[in-house]
Amino acid sequence: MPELPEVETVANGVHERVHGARIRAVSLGPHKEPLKSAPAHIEATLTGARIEGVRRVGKTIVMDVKQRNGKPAQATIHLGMTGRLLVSDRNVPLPPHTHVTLHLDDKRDVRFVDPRRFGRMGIVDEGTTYEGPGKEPLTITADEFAALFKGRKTSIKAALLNQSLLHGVGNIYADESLFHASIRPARLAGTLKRSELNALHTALQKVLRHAIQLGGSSVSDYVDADGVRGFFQLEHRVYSRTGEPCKTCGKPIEKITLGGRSTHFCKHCQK
DNA sequence: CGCGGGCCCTGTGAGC
DNA sequence: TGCTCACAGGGCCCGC
Repeated sequence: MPELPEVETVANGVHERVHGARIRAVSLGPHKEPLKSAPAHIEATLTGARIEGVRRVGKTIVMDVKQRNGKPAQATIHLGMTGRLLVSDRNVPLPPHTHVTLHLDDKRDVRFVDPRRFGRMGIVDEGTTYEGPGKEPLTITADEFAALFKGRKTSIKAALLNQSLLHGVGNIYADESLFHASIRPARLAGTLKRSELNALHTALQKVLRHAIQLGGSSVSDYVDADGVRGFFQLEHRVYSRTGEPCKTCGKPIEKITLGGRSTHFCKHCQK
């Protein structure tokens, strides 16, 4: 489901609701795929811990906690395609596909729900801090950004999706930022001129910030921690608009596959 | 090492 | 109306 703006929206919403709360107990569902760490380790780390904060790193939600013994620890939640992190009153029925429930000491739960089970929740190794696999798109400089793509033989679209380069960009925002930078997704990353990379750097940050302001994109059933939909899908120029007229030139938006994912662009506006 | 493709899952919606 | 099939916002793993 979620890319950087959606994960940011969820993390901020959960943070506002639960920071400072204590986790009284932890319940785990029957499936083990959604757990990145041993079930007993997740339970032992989080039971009795106080939630210090919830934030986003790349597409991952990081929950900073202070354990009963006073030691800091971190839980990570990656939402995959269909994951949700909900704060619910405990009397609200547990949704199907709930894999982890953190029972707070104030009659509320934090619930990790994921029908498709591509998401993962885990505990960060003791003594280390989660940094994510790549660079942060919102704060990377133009110089650092350009350096990422030097010598790359893959398409710029695939490179944008490579989380070990930039973390947080997914299919929607890769397509949208390439449109705003007027660059065709199939162009080889290593062949882009510095002026084009500068335009892409600017477009990417602008698109991501705008999407965060609108609470992310709600395609299908995405909702934030309050069950509220985002509105950035109304701003999409190319994503999921195959055959519809380009909002700049009127020619139909094309769809191809790159990096194994559907890729939308305007042949006329993007060079 | 870098890159592309297959695969992991369930739900939804288009098309028949 | 009801069924089947393709496809979905991600990323790991494997082989080349």
